[in-house]
Amino acid sequence: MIKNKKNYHHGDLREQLLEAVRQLIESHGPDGFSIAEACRAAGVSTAAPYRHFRDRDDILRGVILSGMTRMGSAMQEAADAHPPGDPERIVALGHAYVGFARREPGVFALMFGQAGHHSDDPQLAEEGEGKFAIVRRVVAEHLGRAMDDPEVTARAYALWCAVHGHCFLVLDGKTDETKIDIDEDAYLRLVGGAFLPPR
Amino acid sequence: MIKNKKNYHHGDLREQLLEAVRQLIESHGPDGFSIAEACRAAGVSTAAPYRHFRDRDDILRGVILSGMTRMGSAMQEAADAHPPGDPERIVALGHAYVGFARREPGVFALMFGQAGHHSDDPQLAEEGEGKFAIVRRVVAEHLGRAMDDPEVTARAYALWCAVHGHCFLVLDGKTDETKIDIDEDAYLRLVGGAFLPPR
DNA sequence: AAATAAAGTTAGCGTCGCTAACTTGAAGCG
DNA sequence: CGCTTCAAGTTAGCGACGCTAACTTTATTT
Repeated sequence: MIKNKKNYHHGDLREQLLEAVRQLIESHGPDGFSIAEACRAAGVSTAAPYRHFRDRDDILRGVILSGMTRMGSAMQEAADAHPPGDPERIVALGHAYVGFARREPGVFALMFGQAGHHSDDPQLAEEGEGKFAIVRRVVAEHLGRAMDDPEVTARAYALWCAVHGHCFLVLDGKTDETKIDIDEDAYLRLVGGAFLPPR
Repeated sequence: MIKNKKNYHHGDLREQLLEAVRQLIESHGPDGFSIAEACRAAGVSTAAPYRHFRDRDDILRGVILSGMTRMGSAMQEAADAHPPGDPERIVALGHAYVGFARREPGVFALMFGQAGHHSDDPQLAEEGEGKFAIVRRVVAEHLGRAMDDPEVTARAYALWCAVHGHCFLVLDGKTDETKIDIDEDAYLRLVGGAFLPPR
């Protein structure tokens, strides 16, 4: 059952296809890829992917899911770099979030871009909840309240929105376009201070 | 030169195609439309659109542009409903922004969704700047400062991000998914108060 | 060694984006 | 008014794509 090296015919075509699609998405935009192109990159025929994925959307689902876990671990890592209660934690969390969006703009757009057919996918929904839980926990620690406190939820959500919106505006080039050119660190500290006042 | 009624062959195919595409986008998602389908809706052959648009992207550009103007006038209207300096102005502005996103989620996703090839289009860029200018003006009035004051820019940008991010999370169904179900009016007042403190 | 199942292949259907070449009909003009 | 002109449609067709069916190859199981 081990498919590590060059087992079977190809090895692990599934992962290679996902990686090929990911690269295509990053270079040609979230919808500028084709299965055929990914097949050429992986060196297989255009019918091969259907042994591993139901259809096009299923491939995208795989790319989104792997992106979610990468983003989640980046956020977790950033939070862990500072002790609980430290205001730097939220700033670091924001940097991790925006950092991922800058690093993988195509996947980021795919993850949050079009009207959510993600909601009905339990696996994606769970991964999404996990990321929000990280934010919520950091906020709860900062305020010294329970994670399910409405005040915590409201502020965590506001923080999420502020960072999330910034990511989209950055990726759309609105920050250049409108000549804003905000200092990102300053921005993250502004929103952090606005929703988590030092009490 | 008047093409009002049933002049020429079709009348105004251009507008009818844009409307057909808009409807298709709203019902099948930003990329779930095809030119062929729009042609069938408009009752013309699949080659007809190329008399009015360069290619697929040019059609989308038209849809985006009309969406931008609709959204811009909705925002302007909302702002005009309250006197300058009134804090209700920013809340109303936020409601108009989110309202458009809810009303036309497909077009909204198209306008801000994928990595910005909008930046290089001067017409789209100008329209985008115009909308941010509305926010900036309201903030400047509230703070009693000049529109190009860095403090005004920073706070207006933060407000924009907070509302913009909220829109995306709503459209992606994250608010249901994470069981947040925030009261939207309360949220808009929270961010309004956070970035525009009553001084 | 034979059977089975997984993971590839080729061939082909229908749709799509787009172009080329042709047709239609309204507008401009002597 | 008849002729020309040109914008705005048409049909026909090319190449690419998503996906399926049927076949072939290879590894595992017994």
